[in-house]
Amino acid sequence: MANSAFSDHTLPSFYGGVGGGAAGGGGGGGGFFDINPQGYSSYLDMLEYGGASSASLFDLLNQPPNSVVEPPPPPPRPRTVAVAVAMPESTNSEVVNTPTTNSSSISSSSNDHVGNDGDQENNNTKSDDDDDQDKSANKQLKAKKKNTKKEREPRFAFMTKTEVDHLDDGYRWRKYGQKAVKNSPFPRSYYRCTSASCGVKKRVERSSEDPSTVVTTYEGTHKHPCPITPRGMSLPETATYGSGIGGTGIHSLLLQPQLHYYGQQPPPQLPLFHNQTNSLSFNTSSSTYSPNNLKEDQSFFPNPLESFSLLRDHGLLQDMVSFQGGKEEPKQEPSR
DNA sequence: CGCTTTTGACCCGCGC
DNA sequence: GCGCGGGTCAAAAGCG
Repeated sequence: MANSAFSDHTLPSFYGGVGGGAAGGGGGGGGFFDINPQGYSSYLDMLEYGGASSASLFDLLNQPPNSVVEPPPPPPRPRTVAVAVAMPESTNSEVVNTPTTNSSSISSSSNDHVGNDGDQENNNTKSDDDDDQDKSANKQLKAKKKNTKKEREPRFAFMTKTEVDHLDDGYRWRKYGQKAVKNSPFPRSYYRCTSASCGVKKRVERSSEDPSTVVTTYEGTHKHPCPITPRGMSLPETATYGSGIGGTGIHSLLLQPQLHYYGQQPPPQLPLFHNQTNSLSFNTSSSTYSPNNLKEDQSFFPNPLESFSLLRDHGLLQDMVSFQGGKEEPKQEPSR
């Protein structure tokens, strides 16, 4: 694997970390994308988010557009930083998280051919009549799971610097569990998409190392439109339809307006942003990139994995390596 | 009343 | 086999 991919054509917020970390080239840790490789010289400006009682990614993203003309002054450390990365890999490795020296990073992992709605959907194939069978079927399914445990939903984790745990990503979630996390004072919450046909889940936990960081892990792909538009703002259909990082609202996040990229030259193709029809801009020292500049393909990537496959095909993320199998433990070691 | 959250119990996989 | 930890279930409580 080459180590050059992140020099010129680099996906903005994913710049840096992976090649160096996962490939072992940079002394970073491994696996996570470093959003601010060098003191915020390059980052997705996700804006500040103050301590509201409920957070919304849309809130974060609906701030008035920043100037896209000036390169970033050494920006103050944003209180909310979210990054998302999709990482199609042929293994069922889980997210690995070895944060590097910087503030925010993210990783993800997935199977290569995950059925879209693995277990949940399979569960629905049971006969619809009696409850007895229901329960026994449940057990059978669980037993079945044993054999099929490898087929997991694609997972996407991202870290958010925020003071609130559960960011509103536009989808509706029902909490179905909460567990204490080992070596962490913060519990992990389990959510499931409330849409009947949708088995997408997400886990939310606060980093024990950095309590200001919330790690959200999405699992699965939404098969339905995003039920909520941000504050009445109408999004491009494709921006929220069955897509996104992990088919989740993260994509919405990335597609929201007022995302500005400061830093190096943005990649020639930014699949993840292609549908950004609002004011997504990439600000470099010499030019501003806008969706118009970027548009060469109006099609949407139904799955972020495809987006990343494409990126990789184009050499943009070729240095991405599979995250080592293991649990997605955003923390290295308990430090408190 | 319907939906969501809480929470203890349960199941399962994994390491020892 | 056992214990542990992660993940899920499901009844009860809470809320609008």
